[in-house]
Amino acid sequence: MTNIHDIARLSGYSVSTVSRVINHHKYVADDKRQRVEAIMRELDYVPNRLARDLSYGQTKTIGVVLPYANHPYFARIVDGIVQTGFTAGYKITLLPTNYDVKVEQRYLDLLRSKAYDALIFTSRSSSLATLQRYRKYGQIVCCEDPGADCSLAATYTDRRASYERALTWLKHTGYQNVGVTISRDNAISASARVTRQAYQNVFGQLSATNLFTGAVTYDDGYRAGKYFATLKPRVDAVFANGDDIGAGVQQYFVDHHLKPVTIIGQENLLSSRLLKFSTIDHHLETLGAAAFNLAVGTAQTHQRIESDFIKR
Amino acid sequence: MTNIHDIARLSGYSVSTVSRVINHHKYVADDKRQRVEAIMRELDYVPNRLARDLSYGQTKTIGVVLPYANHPYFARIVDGIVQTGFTAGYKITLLPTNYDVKVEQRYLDLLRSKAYDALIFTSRSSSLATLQRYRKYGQIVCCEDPGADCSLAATYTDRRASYERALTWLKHTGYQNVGVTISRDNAISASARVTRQAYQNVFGQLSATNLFTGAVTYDDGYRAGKYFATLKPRVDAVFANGDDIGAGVQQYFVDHHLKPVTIIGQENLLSSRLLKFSTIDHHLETLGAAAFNLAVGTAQTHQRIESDFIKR
DNA sequence: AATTGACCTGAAACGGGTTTCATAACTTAT
DNA sequence: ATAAGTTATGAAACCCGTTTCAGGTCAATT
Repeated sequence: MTNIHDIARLSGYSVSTVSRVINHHKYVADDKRQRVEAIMRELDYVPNRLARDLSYGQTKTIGVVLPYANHPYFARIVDGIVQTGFTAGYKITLLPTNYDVKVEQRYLDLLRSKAYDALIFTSRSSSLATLQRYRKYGQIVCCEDPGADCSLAATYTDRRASYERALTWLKHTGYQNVGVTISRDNAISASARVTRQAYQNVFGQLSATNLFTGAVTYDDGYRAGKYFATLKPRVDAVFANGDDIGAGVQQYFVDHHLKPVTIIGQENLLSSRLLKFSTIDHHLETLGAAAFNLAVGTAQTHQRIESDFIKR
Repeated sequence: MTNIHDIARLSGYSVSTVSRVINHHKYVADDKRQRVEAIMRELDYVPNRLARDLSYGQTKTIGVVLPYANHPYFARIVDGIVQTGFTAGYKITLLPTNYDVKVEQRYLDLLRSKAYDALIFTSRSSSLATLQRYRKYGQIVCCEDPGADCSLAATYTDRRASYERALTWLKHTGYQNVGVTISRDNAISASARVTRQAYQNVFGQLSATNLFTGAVTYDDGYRAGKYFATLKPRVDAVFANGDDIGAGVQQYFVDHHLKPVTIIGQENLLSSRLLKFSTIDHHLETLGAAAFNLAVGTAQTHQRIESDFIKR
């Protein structure tokens, strides 16, 4: 590979001058600039990006940590990040974890080793304390409400409010036995906690019976539908943790000719449009965009995104 | 930031020895290894990734060029790439183009500048000749059939065969006036050409009337439905370039209480399951996986993926 | 005439690693 | 006893740029 020294040697000028030509520095004589440019063209030369990044100390690349790439929730966030990043001239690298703490650790070390300018955690298995320890190696953004005492940059939707709005609407419409699906039920995931909380505030304590855990895909939703159908009394509505999951629940009821169940989904995907059930749109692209802006440091450190409750 | 020279100085050994410790080289005395490791821990040291990559001449990162990230077609391919890449210890960077040739050019130069070990073009606006010119700077994989005389690594589905299978099924079932949707209609995109070809072989020349161009989303499909509904005679089936688009077509007919239209979609997404229409599954994750393996050079240079025609 | 400032250039340091090469001590086989 | 191989280490070259610093020319002010 031809490098900057080759160009310098062949042109008869110094490496510094060549570097100045590359970077359009204003103090280069016109004739020399042209000569150097001609030689660069002739030798088909392009400066090595890694060497430049090493010198600059930044890569214009941001790592996006996510459990898996093939889920609409993360896909929408990533979309927002990618679009905003593209406009700002940043590259986005996908860092899947499968919720493995060890893998997350590797990605944190990648930040530490200057491979990325910042890390966006769309979800996490590691503790907030761990993330904060790595804060000094670069910007870290998390897509959840980490609480006031957490120094990490964060962007999140007002889940609590939108959940309560949706559940209240269910209650006022006359539903009494509402099932709930969630994905993970652990201390790390804020989502499950918030769901319980909102349910509590509207319907009272959420019983284990009415809670289906492990819902991620349409098929999970279908299984949830099967479960909810067995309950006595059967649930009359389901608050799902995603449109596709809600679609699975509804479809089970339809396939088995049961009295229709009312669904409230999340994410405003095509499935809720097609099956015409209500949904909460968390504006995840906006969330992604906000996360990116936090990552490059051009935004407030905490950003709340408003959700929409879409009645159908 | 503490670097390898700091560790060398503090430990009293040379940079070479420290480097050997980092890379688990076998010729390092045990006591020195332990002393160096202790100091690295103490100073919270992690080697700089960029410096290593610069030395190694590789980044273990692959760029995936795609028009936009928020489309299920590309999402499924990316998913396949990311999953396979993850297993192989590679990082995947998303490079969106909006079909802008200038942007694609920038990404090709990024390959040239050693920012990525390889580039996967899931779609492209540049000519194959352009791509081939950059082949010498790194592996380039394209997700289409580039023809026998093209030296690029390629992976693709047997569109032609699966299209003909699906269209033949339509014909044998008795449909006579079949509409078709496509996304882009230009010389670069093989997909439009193959669609025409397959249609020709089954139904004869595809008329401009029965062709709807510019279909990418559900809403485009809905508009296509509106268009097809105005035709006299109205189409009795539509061969769509994606399930979500097919869903849009069907939904338009349903919403306006028209005689149902039979849809054949592509990609086997949730929408075709929910609306129960047939679809072609191109196994795009498999395609993505193959693309990745080609990118890292552990596979044949041309790889065909079989499609499934799923009748519903 | 002397000072100031703008323009231009190159040597060398710097970013932070890996790897080759030379050297040397110590084993092992002949 | 000697040749050959194994283990161990550091200096220096290498990967490839950017940036600082020092020094030079030249024109415009005071």
